[in-house]
Amino acid sequence: MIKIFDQISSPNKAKLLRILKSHSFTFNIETSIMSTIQSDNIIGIIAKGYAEIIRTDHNGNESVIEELEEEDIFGTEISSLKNAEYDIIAKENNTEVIIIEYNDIINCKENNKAFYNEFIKNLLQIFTLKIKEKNERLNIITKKTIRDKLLEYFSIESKKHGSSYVYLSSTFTALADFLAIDRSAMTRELKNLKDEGLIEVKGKRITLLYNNNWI
Amino acid sequence: MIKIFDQISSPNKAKLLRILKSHSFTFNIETSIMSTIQSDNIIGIIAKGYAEIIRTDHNGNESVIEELEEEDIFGTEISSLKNAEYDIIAKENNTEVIIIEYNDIINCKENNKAFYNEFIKNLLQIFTLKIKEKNERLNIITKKTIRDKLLEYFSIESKKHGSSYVYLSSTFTALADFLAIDRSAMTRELKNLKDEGLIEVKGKRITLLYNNNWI
DNA sequence: TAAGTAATGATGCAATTGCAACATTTTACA
DNA sequence: TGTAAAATGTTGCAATTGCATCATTACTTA
Repeated sequence: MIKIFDQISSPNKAKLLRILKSHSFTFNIETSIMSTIQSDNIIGIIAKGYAEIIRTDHNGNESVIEELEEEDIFGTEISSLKNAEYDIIAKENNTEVIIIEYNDIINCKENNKAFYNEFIKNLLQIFTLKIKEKNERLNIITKKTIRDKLLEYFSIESKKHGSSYVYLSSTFTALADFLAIDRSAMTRELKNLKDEGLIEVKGKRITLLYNNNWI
Repeated sequence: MIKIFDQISSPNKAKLLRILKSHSFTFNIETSIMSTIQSDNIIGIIAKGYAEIIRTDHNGNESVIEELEEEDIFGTEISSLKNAEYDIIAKENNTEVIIIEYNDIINCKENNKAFYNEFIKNLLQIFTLKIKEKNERLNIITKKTIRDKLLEYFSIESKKHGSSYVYLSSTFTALADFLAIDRSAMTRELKNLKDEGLIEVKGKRITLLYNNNWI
């Protein structure tokens, strides 16, 4: 997994942040990071600590959209943060965030600085991965039935690890959020799949018992 | 809208394509572009002509995912083209496509060439836009009801143009595909919205009659 | 370790949705 | 310009799904 400062030395990182006119902010646990940012097109980098992108729908249901660790990035455009349903919340005290104007990244003329070009290239690779992830989610969510969503999800995850096992990284509740379906309806469909002998569920491990071409 | 060769002169474009070991292919109308590409991680550029990314679900329903004109780009990762449901089809005779290995773009060491850095930056900006578009679609599709999907779509589109009008760029059939819902169910809900006086529909123009904060 | 919180599993019921089918209108193009 | 194809509008019906609710189990953390 590419990180934003890969291949950039500490001194060059400092120079880069100066050139890009970055600003640092520190947040306490459970405080909103977006609420202190005035500009409407920024890229943020978690320099220290931990944060989460949270979506709250009009019924008040909260779901964690993304977990952000050190050197992870977020942004107004790339993380939907202009949308009123979204916020980004520090989940540790003294969470440090570097904020850079997206336009300062793009309009910077220091093409002769290798560290700047490396930064752009790292960003490009991170964005490529983000597009891939969003495509995967779209391919799942655009399926019509809960069963098809689950099977598409299983198919993608099992292929990622080349096995007939799928391990939940989080909870079933979070999976239902990810699939954008009702949790109890998902539980019901998982039970159907179990009863039909298509899957086996033990804790967070789902075993696919049908031929899924995972190799 | 940024295009992939913006700010790159013709001679530099030729140099760039040589450095990136690009290959050109020509396709006739209705032929598959992906089927001739062996590599599993490429970026493609439409040099001439027109193509469409098509998704065919397991019921055989086809939908146009993306329309590609000259200088538009696609890719195995960024366009889900590894997924068996997807294909990219030339829609004009003599459609010319430039294929570049994604790894050749990333691993290229010509950081001293301004045109190469410009190319990377253009790619970054195109990817930023793609992420934004995919986020928008996800924010729509993850709404639970057809009504909420339509209203979210209207909200996003009306804000884009700062007016209470929403103009369909394509057909209602295509909109139903985009929203990943049944067309007739969408028509039914549009009728409900009309009957309740929330919208007005004339051809491809939808007028929002509720206060949507579009400024 | 005990108490509180979150996750899981289950199910009845009502609402929403997809599907199929068909008539009508619009569009594309030979 | 005439004809075939595509898009639109409509509706009945069955299937799927969301919602509400509750019991049970698993996790957290003071």
